[in-house]
Amino acid sequence: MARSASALRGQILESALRLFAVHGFRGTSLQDIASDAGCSKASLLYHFAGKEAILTELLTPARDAVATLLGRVAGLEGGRLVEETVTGYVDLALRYRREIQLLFEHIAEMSCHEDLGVMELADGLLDALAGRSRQAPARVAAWMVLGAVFITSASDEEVAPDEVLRAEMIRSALRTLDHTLS
Amino acid sequence: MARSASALRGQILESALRLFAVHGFRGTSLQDIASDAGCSKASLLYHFAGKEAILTELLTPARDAVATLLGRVAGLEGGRLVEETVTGYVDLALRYRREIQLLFEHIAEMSCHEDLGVMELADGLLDALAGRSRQAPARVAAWMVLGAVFITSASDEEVAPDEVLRAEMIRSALRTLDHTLS
DNA sequence: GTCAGTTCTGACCGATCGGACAGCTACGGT
DNA sequence: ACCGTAGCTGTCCGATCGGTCAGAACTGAC
Repeated sequence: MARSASALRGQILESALRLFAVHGFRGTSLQDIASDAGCSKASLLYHFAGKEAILTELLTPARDAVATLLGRVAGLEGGRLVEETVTGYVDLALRYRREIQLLFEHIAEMSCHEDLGVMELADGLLDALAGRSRQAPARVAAWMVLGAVFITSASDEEVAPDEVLRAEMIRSALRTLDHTLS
Repeated sequence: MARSASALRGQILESALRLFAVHGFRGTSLQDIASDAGCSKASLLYHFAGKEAILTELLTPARDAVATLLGRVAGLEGGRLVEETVTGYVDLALRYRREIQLLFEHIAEMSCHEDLGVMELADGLLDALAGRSRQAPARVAAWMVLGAVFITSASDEEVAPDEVLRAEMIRSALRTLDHTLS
């Protein structure tokens, strides 16, 4: 039976996001997604141009959110820049846990593949976390915060409730960057 | 021509390690490895029981090194415990860059798959980094250091020479853990 | 030279992958 | 009642995957 509008579309995206996050992009077949979403594989390819299109649609909101964050901190500098970037990044990482997990995995899998500026966004985030500094210590610490927040928010083990996790991640990240909340 | 002893074996392992690190385990086919190593796919399966066996043999040294590190810091506590664990982990991460990269990716891909205590080793590392503490702040910071060192050492971008990278990673990690070198 | 044993390979296999396509069903406009 | 269109599916396809196997090619001992 034909469901109303794109009810199935949302279900497909949800199933794909969950399965991609658990088994990875390559480790999840279109049949897996179809079975989970309760439809046929052919239905997937009616709603989406292909497997890559599903991935793109899943990653777009998170990517746009990061781009928005970068735009918001573009005019800042010094302490405010670092604080806003860290809190913004932690918030995004927690809100888009699985999407960011996917994004990093996707970078590892398809390194040479162009992804509409994913690497540029990571570079921008790195720059802001480093407080626009080009010095090695700041750059290394920024890299570490980038990975730390990612891994911690993506880990499914419940080390702490989200509010506690958020607060501690922000505090730890600022310590890593040798910066204390003003 | 039949090469002496296991000359080809080493070449296969080297090719597999490099390709796995770039394209991932699932993203690398046996044919890819064979072509890179300059032999036939059937040769791979003469030297190794299967694709999984290659991965296992690649990961074993790094896994054993982590186990050795955990044994070395097992008797320590307090400041010494954290310092030794951090420096040891950073050293291992830099020495086994690609292997640890693989290990994390492997965890993400085959989460439910038993891997001879990989999760136990990660837990042990986490425990030591947290200074055996069970408090949320210490646990979160330990998670962040775990991910930070991994991402930073696995990133192929040369943010800094290895010696500088090592020193800065250790200093930043200790800051993250709210701990300064005594 | 002969022969046993190791190393290596081409050809092949079943399974699974992403995707294409014709056609079925339900529904809203006329 | 008719029909166009959107939603959906069964079926098929070529490509590629990991893995098997019989046998060629080479090596060292005798």
